[in-house]
Parts: sequence; structure tokens; C-alpha cells
Amino acid sequence: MDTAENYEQLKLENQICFPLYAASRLVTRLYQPLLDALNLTYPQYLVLLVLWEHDGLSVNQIGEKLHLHSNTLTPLLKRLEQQGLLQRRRSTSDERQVQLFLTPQGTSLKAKAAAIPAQLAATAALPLDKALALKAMLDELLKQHQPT
Amino acid sequence: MDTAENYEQLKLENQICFPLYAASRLVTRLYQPLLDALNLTYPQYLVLLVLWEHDGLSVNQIGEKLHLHSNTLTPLLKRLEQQGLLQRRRSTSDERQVQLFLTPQGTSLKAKAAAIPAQLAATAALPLDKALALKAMLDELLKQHQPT
DNA sequence: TAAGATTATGTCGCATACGATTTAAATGTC
DNA sequence: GACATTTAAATCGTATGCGACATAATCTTA
Repeated sequence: MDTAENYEQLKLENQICFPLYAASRLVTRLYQPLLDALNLTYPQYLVLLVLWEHDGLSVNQIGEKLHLHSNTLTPLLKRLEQQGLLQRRRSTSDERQVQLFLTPQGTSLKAKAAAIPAQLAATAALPLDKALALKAMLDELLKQHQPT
Repeated sequence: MDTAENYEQLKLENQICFPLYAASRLVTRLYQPLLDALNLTYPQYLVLLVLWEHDGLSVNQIGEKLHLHSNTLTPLLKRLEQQGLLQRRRSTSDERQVQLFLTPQGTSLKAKAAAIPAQLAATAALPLDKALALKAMLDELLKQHQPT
């Protein structure tokens, strides 16, 4: 094995995963001032995006969409329930499942959030074509590692 | 304002930042089995990448490279010190600064880590050209938000 | 040079992530 | 139908991230 080449690949500037890690945190920080107005964190915002599209999903169904498990989601969902944005309710057909239903406040928050994507695009300062190309590549990477 | 269009942009599938968030977490999970052999977390590995290139940097100098601050780095560095991989030492020229120096164990870990980039590339299953294109776009995004 | 501003690190609190385990409900199988 | 297996949530412990603040050292500047 070529040790010199291997060491070359240990340099930070040659890492592919580091820019992914740094960019993800950067973008979350860019969201934060916008989300502060709604009193949400970025993962909480993601959960609401899901519920605004599909109200009444179970914990695992939300987790499938966000690639998160109940160990992360349960406490997060309890906090959203505390804030009065949603209600957690045991499914009657399958009592193992907990379904999440938006409250009127949770539903109405969607209107306030409507401006966020455009605002974020403005602050991120990434041209639309590059943003879409980036998204396409990330989606491909994610798709290759879907469970199933 | 076009509310329907704004709502369209609130769909999860139209988010650019969500795949970034999900891919970053995915890749960190892909690293984990490789890093387990070295008893490291991914952020700890990143710190060592920096020190293997530039031993003796201060907390903030590491933070600049990784885009992290002392509130994150100090506890992490203390854990690496506990593991015997590095030593934290007050700078004599400027007693506000703490410099990080690799121990022999910390230095020797580099040889064990040498195989990781290639192993990760294999598991990530992303063709090199796409990986490089992805990195280029992420680097551009990060560059636009450099402090200074 | 003394006092205020700046800088580097550290501490604290909160909210994720996530592996490992637990509990209860539903399902499969004989 | 009893029982082992599987499944959905929840719980626990550890390690980040990060905003806000505290502290000590250095710098500025009047």
C-alpha cells in the first residue's frame, strides 16, 4: 500500500466529508435567525414541514422521511407538543404507534413559515442552478443508502 | 406574494438544505464503524486530521479550520487528552492561548487512520468525479460565508 | 501607565444525534 | 390459542453544536 498517498488523503483539504459536515452546520446557522421568529429549531422545522404535508403520521413515518429514529424524535415531539403546535395520540388501530396531529396553532404557523425558503435562498447566496445541482448530487448519495 | 408558490417551497422534497443535513449525518454514520477501531468520534477524527498536519495549533486555530468554537472544542479536546492522544498546554508567549500537542500515541494513530479515506470511499459508493464535483460546490458555498 | 476595549478560553444550559436497551403491542407459527 | 418473534416507542447515556455569559490575559489609547 502507498502510505504517502494515504497520508495525502488524510489532509483536511482533501476530505470530501468535511465540507459536507461544515456546510450542513453553516446552513442550519443561516436558518436560525429566521426560525427564531417562529420559536423553532431546524429539526423541529423539518418535522413541521412533514406534518404540514401529511398530518397524522406516526413517529416512525416521520422518522423515515427525516432519517431519524424515535430516540431523537420522541423528545423533540414532546417539546413541540409542549409548545402547543401538535398533539401526540396513540393510534387506536395499532396501540404501538403514536400519531402526530397539528393543532390550529401548528397549522397556522405554516403561513408564517411561507417566506422562509425565499429568505434563506437570499442569505445563502447560492445561484439556483448550482443549488439544484447540489441537491441532485446529495439526493443521489442519499438514495444509494436508503434502507431497502 | 405568491402563497401557493411559497407553500410549494415548504415541501420537504423541495428543500435544498434537508439533503445536506441528511447526507452529512449519513456520512458521519458511515465513518463510525471505521472510527470505532480507533476509539474516535467523527469530530475527534477531524481534530486529529488538523493536528497531524499542524501540531501545536491553538484552540482557536483548530476552530478556524473546522469552523468550531471553544465551547465545542474545549470539552472535546479534554476528552482527547484523557485518552492520551494529545496534551493541552498554555502558550508561554500568550497565556490566553492553549496549544495542542500530539503525544506519541496521538502521532502513531495516524498510521492506523491512513486506510480510512479509501475505506470510506468504498462504502460511500460515490464515483470520484461526482464526489469531487460535490466537494467543489460545497467549498464554494463555504467560501462565500467565510468570516472575512 | 491606568482604564477601557479586545481576545482566547472556559462554563453553562439546552437541543439534538445515536447506540443500546426496555416495554408493550401486534404478528407469526405450531 | 399459547408462545416466540417482530415491531413501535420510549428511555438512558454519551458526545456534540451553539448561544450566552464569565474570566483572565493582552492590547489600546488617552
